[in-house]
Amino acid sequence: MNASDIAKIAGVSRSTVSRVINNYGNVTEETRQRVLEIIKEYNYVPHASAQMLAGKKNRIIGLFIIDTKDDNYANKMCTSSYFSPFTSAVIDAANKQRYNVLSAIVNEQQDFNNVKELFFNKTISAGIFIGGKNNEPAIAEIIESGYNVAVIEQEVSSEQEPFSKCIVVNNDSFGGAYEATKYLIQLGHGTIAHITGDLDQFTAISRLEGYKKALLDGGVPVKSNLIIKGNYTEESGYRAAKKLLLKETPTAMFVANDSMCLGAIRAIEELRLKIPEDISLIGFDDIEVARYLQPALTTVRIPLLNMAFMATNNLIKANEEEMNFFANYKIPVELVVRDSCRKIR
Amino acid sequence: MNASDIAKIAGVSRSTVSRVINNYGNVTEETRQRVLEIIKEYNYVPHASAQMLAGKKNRIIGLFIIDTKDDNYANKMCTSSYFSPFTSAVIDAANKQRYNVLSAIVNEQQDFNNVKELFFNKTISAGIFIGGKNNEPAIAEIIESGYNVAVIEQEVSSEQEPFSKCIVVNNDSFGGAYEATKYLIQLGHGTIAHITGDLDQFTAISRLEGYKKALLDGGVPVKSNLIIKGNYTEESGYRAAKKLLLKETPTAMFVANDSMCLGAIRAIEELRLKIPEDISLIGFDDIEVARYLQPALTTVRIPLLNMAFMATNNLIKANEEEMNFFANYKIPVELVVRDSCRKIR
DNA sequence: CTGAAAGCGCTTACAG
DNA sequence: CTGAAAGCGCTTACAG
Repeated sequence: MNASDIAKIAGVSRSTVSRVINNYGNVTEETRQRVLEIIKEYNYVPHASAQMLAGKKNRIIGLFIIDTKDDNYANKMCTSSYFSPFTSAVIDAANKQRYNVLSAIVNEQQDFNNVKELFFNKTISAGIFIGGKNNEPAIAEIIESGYNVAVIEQEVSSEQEPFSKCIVVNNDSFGGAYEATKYLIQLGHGTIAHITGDLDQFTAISRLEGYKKALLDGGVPVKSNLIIKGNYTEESGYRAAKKLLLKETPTAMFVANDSMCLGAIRAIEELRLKIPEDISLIGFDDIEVARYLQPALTTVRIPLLNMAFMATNNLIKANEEEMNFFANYKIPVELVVRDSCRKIR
Repeated sequence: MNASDIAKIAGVSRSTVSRVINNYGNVTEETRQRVLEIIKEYNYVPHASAQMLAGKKNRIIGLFIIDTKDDNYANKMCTSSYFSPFTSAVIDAANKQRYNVLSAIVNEQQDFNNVKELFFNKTISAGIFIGGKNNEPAIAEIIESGYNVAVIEQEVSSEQEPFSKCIVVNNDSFGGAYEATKYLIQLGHGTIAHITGDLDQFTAISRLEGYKKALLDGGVPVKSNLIIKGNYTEESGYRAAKKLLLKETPTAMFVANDSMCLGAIRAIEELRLKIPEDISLIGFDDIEVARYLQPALTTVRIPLLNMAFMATNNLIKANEEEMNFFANYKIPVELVVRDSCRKIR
């Protein structure tokens, strides 16, 4: 059953069938109704590939979760409570505009080949990237080829070709880290350690900077032996905390994300330390488990849903208008005070 | 840049270009190499829609998460720690076979229209449905139209047209519920309540049956006032537990999933009861937070990753071989004993 | 308002 | 082993 069949049955030309399907004005109401009825009766649905080939815009966007960690988990994304709400929010926002989303996970550099192919072979017309490093060449290549792209949590400026044509949505990592650290200082802490995220990533750098700035502003000296590198995974949080606490005795710890907090908590427990009595702990993200921990974790909430909506809606808009505009959003974050930090002195 | 351009540059016909792209045998090694080089040089990628239209199979499968609850959450799936690992496992399995996955969320009945369109307009060639009710008419219609479908956690038998042509993957809900309840009985509990899942769903019915059977086999009477209906959401777990505990005093509770446990725990705490001292609690699923709860939740682990692999791989196989076969897998589950149940007497 | 025709970019018999 | 041609199912100027 194709357009010709419908045309024949309705006694019109394929052109007319096409017109009613695309809701064009130049068809008499009468023939429009007749054609519509027959379409319904025969359950006819136009072939998407044929439509695309003949010039219709495609309504599929890609969502690419970049998770290239070294740690050896069987299945990476599933360990990440972080990406999941973002994904569903993107799907939600897209579906509302009659778009669909095709998602893929990039674990290794070579997975970018699949991603590029999806753009170049026109399966998708636009894409969102989350979690990548700045200036990823594969992404640059895609933008250069003229496709609409939104990147989440990457540092990109409008002067930076080809990223001057892309939508970027970030949370205020610097501000969040600043608030978190300031909160700790206000609680009376003078020895505040920091476990960083993957320092190849913009967010990790910003959080480190926010931490340092708050210390400076609060008159607390920045000590490099209190700053330990992690890479955002739970395991790295465990190792970093272990390493740190074997040598130093901070009264508080600002950890660059909640997943690493989970690992840090394990380390803290193994060392027979108590939260918050012996050490105050503050995270970043506010993943689902944070509120269920004992004590409930104080953390910085990222409005992931907002970010997903901003990215998706802007991307679709760019796609509809067939233009590549630059837009840079910094979404505010929020300190969520729970029970993992105590006042000292 | 299209196949004709490449052909011209390489001094061959479009047919030949097509042959090398599709890796057919009948091309001299020499011309194959030449064409391949030019393809690479000009960064040519065949247009997917054109390929499909001309007869190539498409390599996109759909993943549809059916979450039609009445509860009013802004964003449903993101509340569900259950679907997320499944999703990423499907993507993983698909990508390994060079397939991509397009996912959508079905919150209302009318969302099935979008799903049907994706099949009928050939955007996808096969699809996985998770979380739906038995005999969903929209799914039946899709199968009837000849598309490959896998359903997860639905009760479907090979005698049931049109589901006799679909792949079904279930966990052993009955067995898991039986084990959980038996475990409670062995611990000495004689008054064991049950909060059911959404009884429109196969899993909820099976878990209820498993619970009853274990009671019967254990010589513990089944009392209807100890069985309260929930619908798998956290909120329903809260309400059900509250309602139950205001009237009855069970020493243990088997809850049909972990999300409802979260709600039940809130209710239990509000009533100033202690887990496991006053009441033992056992869940189902083993979602990520389960192990972080205080006390850590004893629950029945569902091998979601295995299920995702089974469904995806079978579906792709069916799609490649262009046949609709019936397959019914029941994946075993595993009781994970943690700290939320105590021995009595 | 409507139809005939060209064209989108491929693949695949068919013929050689 | 290779090419010319038909065809996949649409949309969209173009002409009327």
